[in-house]
Amino acid sequence: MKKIAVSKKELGEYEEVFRALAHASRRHIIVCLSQKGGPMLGGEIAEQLSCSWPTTTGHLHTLEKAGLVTVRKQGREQIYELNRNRLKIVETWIDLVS
Amino acid sequence: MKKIAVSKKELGEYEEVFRALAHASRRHIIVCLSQKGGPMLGGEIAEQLSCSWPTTTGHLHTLEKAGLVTVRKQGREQIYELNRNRLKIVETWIDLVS
DNA sequence: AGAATAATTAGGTTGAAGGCTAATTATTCT
DNA sequence: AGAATAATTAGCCTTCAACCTAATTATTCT
Repeated sequence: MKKIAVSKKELGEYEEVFRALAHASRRHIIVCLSQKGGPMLGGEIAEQLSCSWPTTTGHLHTLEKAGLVTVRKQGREQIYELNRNRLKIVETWIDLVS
Repeated sequence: MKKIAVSKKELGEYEEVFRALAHASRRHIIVCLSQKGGPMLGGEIAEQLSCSWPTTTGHLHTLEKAGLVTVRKQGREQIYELNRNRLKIVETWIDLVS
């Protein structure tokens, strides 16, 4: 059988997103943002997790790099928002193999 | 804000499946099985990956534990099949946060 | 029986991910 | 200015995932 080609998309976008979603804390952040239905402050998110604030920061950073959340700074606070659109890449992949 | 509860489902099923899908080789195995549209032998799958056979075996084992593929043995060959049904758990989670 | 084939197990290495505490930065409040 | 707050950075440790080669098992073929 011929080798099945790996698309460029697979090498980049899918990788980031699926890796980001591989950790329970990061999925939980997304659940929180979703349930909240609007922006959340960093501290508000950190409260929801059972790990230290620096660890939370790390997870948020991972999610941001994957494009799953957006951040904007307001004074000394960081305002996070869920990027629901980016979650579609998961659906796209699932459709590809379903 | 009150802590958002973590469902039992999150602790178990989602974890296994999302972790399994976090690796490009494992996603590629699923893509192969999907494109093939039917069962594949272990060696046939190993051919498609750019890692050694033992490594492939490991990935297949991970996918099996996550319930994403099923295996049956026939003589000295292992026959793998995609469990499309199990992929629905991803859709379920996406729906939860969309 | 012996060779070949399909796949796993064993054993070990390496790098990255996840976690923590302590220290630091940036901003706001009094 | 000084205290308090929000969050990050720095530094370090530990665990685990991914990978390889070599050896072994199980089955089939001649």
